[in-house]
Amino acid sequence: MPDPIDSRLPETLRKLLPVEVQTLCAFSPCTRGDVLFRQGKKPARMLYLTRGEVVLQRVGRQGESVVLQRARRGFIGEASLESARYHCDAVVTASGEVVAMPIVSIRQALAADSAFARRWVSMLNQEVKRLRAQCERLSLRGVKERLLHLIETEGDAGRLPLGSGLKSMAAELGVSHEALYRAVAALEKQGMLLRQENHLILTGGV
Amino acid sequence: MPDPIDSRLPETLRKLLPVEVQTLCAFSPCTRGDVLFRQGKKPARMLYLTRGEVVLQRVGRQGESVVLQRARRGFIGEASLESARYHCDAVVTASGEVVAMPIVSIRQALAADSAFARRWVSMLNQEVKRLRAQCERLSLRGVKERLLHLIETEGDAGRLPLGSGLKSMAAELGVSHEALYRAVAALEKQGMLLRQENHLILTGGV
DNA sequence: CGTACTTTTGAATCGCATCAAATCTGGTGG
DNA sequence: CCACCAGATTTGATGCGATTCAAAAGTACG
Repeated sequence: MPDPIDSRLPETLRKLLPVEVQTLCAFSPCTRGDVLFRQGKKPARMLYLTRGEVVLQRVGRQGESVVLQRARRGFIGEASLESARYHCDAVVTASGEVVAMPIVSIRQALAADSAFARRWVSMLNQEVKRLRAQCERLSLRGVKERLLHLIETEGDAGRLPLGSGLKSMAAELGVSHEALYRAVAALEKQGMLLRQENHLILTGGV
Repeated sequence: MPDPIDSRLPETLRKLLPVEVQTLCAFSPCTRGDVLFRQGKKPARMLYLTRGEVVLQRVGRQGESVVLQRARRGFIGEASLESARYHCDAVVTASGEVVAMPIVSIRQALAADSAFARRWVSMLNQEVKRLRAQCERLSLRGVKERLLHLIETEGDAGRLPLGSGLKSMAAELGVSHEALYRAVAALEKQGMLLRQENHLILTGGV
């Protein structure tokens, strides 16, 4: 008898993954500072973040770390499905939990289960869209515009959860944290923004 | 008897697409200024650029156009596979040629042909990687760093074709064209960069 | 040959990075 | 419980680099 499917498995994975992969899912907690994988390492397991916050980053040649993505939920480094090596680091910035599953089993399932392949394509399409939006955001001039764009595109009806504080968000926006703090303060003074319970809330404003 | 496969079909598509989709490919020239599709329109055909240059852009609320991507070869807006609407405009910036195929046939092929689905996933993975690289690039401070990063990641052994000039590249890098011209000039003076035959060439340099 | 565009250079201005320092916060161990 | 520490938050001052506006020169194309 195969392993029973863990009842903690999030809805998304339940709908996405075929049963035989679901039974292979393993849960593990992750704490702030953990490194889920490192650039150059060989991927063995596909990771899905259910709680907490993870940052994908790469170190430039001057040793500065560039944030590629900040994830609060979803697959971490989906491209590792076919990559021989990770091309960035994954660092936990807020404690939470990850689901791990063998990459091999996903590859097999993609080949054998066409409905699953279709769902996987759909997931990748969403990822492409999100990344295009992030590129658009990073092309904007001015911290305020980037922040508003972030809340509009990633938020839910103008509400954006803050994860592990504004500082990590600043890195994702490609600005210094000081600049972001000032932008938030200015927008609050303008009445366009509200800070409540670890959320940024967009108000109609002036 | 089905249509014969057009001999102009590029190698990439020949390897990617199943034969029944290849026979449905239609070629059409595109000239500078053409709009391949517009934000909000319903996607009917999947487009693949073989020659020329196309820019995917979205207009901000102040009417400024933000470049999401600049393509010289490859699918234009793959995400339209599942989208009800395009979420950006596609404008031709350098005359060339596009291959068009019905989206419906691709969807059908994805469902019926698991090997094709696997290749499609592979293509999307590459796209995700490229977009992550672009995000990384846009996070870099300074025009020079962004330019060097572009040549390193998108170029071929330090050689990057210039498509339709530096101006469109400036938009992709998220900087003003003046700043890019100055950066190129400075890097040339430093001996790190060379301009030849519509190419930017990275030299070991000082 | 004229038109439209890119390329190039100059000058003024502004926003953000950077450095610095003070305050606040949550969490730890005594 | 309190002292303490590491990190986040906040505010200030300064300088650099990019944007912006402007204008001239080069270039492709009909």
